Amino acid sequence: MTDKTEGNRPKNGRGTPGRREANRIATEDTILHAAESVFAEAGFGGATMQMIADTAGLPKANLHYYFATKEELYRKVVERIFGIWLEAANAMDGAAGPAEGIGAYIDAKMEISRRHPNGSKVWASEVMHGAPVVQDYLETTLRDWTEGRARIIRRWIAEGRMAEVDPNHLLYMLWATTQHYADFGHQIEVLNHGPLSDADWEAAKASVKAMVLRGIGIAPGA
Amino acid sequence: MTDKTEGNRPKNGRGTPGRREANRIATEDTILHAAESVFAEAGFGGATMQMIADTAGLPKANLHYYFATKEELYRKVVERIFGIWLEAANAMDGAAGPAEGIGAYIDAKMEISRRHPNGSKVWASEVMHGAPVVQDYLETTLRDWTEGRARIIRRWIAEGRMAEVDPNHLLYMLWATTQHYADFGHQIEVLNHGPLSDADWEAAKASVKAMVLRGIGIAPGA
DNA sequence: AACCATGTTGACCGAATGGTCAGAACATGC
DNA sequence: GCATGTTCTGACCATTCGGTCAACATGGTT
Repeated sequence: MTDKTEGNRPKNGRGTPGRREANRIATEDTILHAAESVFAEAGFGGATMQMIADTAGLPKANLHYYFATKEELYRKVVERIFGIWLEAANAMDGAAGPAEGIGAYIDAKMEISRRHPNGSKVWASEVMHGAPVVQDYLETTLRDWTEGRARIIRRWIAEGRMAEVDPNHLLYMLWATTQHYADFGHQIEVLNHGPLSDADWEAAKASVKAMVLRGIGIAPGA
Repeated sequence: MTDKTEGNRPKNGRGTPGRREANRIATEDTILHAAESVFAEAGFGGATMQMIADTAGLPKANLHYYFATKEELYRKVVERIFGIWLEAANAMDGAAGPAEGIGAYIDAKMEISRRHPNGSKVWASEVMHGAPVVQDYLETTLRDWTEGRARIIRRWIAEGRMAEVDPNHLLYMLWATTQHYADFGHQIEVLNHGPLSDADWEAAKASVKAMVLRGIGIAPGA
C-alpha cells in the first residue's frame, strides 16, 4: 500500500504537505474506502474492525489510531457519502426547465449508483435502521434541500411546463428508482444474467429518463 | 403471550389440532414476528438472539428450541417475506390490460410497504448484502416471474396498449418506487413532519400510479 | 547526531454473543 | 394417576468482538 521502495527525500520544510501528512491522508482514505466496502457488504453490525483492517491491509490497532471507535469510522463513511449525494443535487440547479433539470438529476444519480454502489448501500442501510447517526442531516440539510426543489417543481407546474404532480412523491420516485440500481444491484445482475455493460447502463438511464419525464408530462423527444 | 388463564381442556384426541400444536404454532409465530422486527431494525449482524428473545417475551434458550441457529431463524423470516411478495405478484395476472394490471400491482405493493415495512426492510437488506440465503430464489422463482411479466408487458406494447418501454426497467421502477415507502419510510416521515396518515398513503398511491401510468403512455383518467 | 512528535504494531482484556445442556414443568394417552 | 414424550428455562461455555496499551519504528527539526 504505502510506497517505501523509492527514496523520496523530505524536500523543503515549508508549504509542501510533507510525507508525514501525505501518508496520513492516504492511509485515512484507504481505511475509509475499506470501511465503506465492508459496511456495505455486511452492514454496521455485521462488519468487524478486523474485516476492515484486512481489507485495508493494515493491522487492526492502526485503524484505532486514525478512528477511535467503530462508530466514528462509520460516521465518517456516511458523511462522505452524504457529501457525494449533495454534489449530484446541484445538477438540478440552474436548469432552464424540468426536462433539463430532472433529466440531468437522473443522469447524475444514476452515475452515482454506478460509481459508488457501496456508498449508496451504506446510506440505504443507515436510513433503514432509523438514521441513528445522520438524523440531524435529515432534519436540516435534506429537509431544506427537498423543500427548495419542491418549490422549483411547483413553479414549473404553475408555469404549465409539466404535469401536476406532487413534488415530494416525484422526488421519492427519483431517489428510489436511481438508487435501486445500486442498492439492488445484485438482484438486477441476477435478472440480467451478469453485470451491466456500458450499453446496459446507458439503456437504463434512457429508460428511466423516458418513463419519468413522460410521467410528469414531458414528451420523450424534448 | 400464551393464554394460560382460561382452563381449556384437551377436548378429543382426534382431528383437532390440540393445545400442544396450537401453542407451538403460536409461539413460532411470535418468534418470527419478533425476529422480523429486530432484523429490520438492526440488520442480521446487529441483531442478537437476546434482543429477539426480549422482543418476543421469551427466554433466549426457548428460541433455540424452535430455531436451532440464528441463521435458520433469519432464513425463515426471509422466506416468509418472499411468500408475501409473491402474493402481490398475482395482482398483475388476469388483468384486462396494462392500466388495470400495473395499477393493481402498484396498489398491492404499496399496501405491502404499508403493512409489512419490516419485512420489506429485511428483504432489502438481504439483497443488498448479496442475497446470502435467497440466491437460489432470485435465480429461479424471481427470474421466472420477471421473465413471465416481461412477456406480458411486451405483448401489451405490441398491441399498442402502452408506450414502448423496456419491461425490465419498468419492473425495477415499480419495485424501487413502491418499496421505497417501506425501506426509506423513516426518511419520508422526517420530510413529512410525521408519520403518513391514511390520506397521505392514498395520495402516495395515487401519485405513484399517475406518474407511472402516464410514464408508460396511459392517460391518467383511464 | 540527538531529540521529539508522529505513526505502527502484537499482545492483551473485559464484555457480549451464539449456542449447549441438564433438569424442571407441562400436556397427553392409557 | 401414572408413564411418556414435548416444551421450557437458568446456568453455563467457547469464541469473538471492540478497544487498550506499552514498546517500537519513522520522519522531521535543530
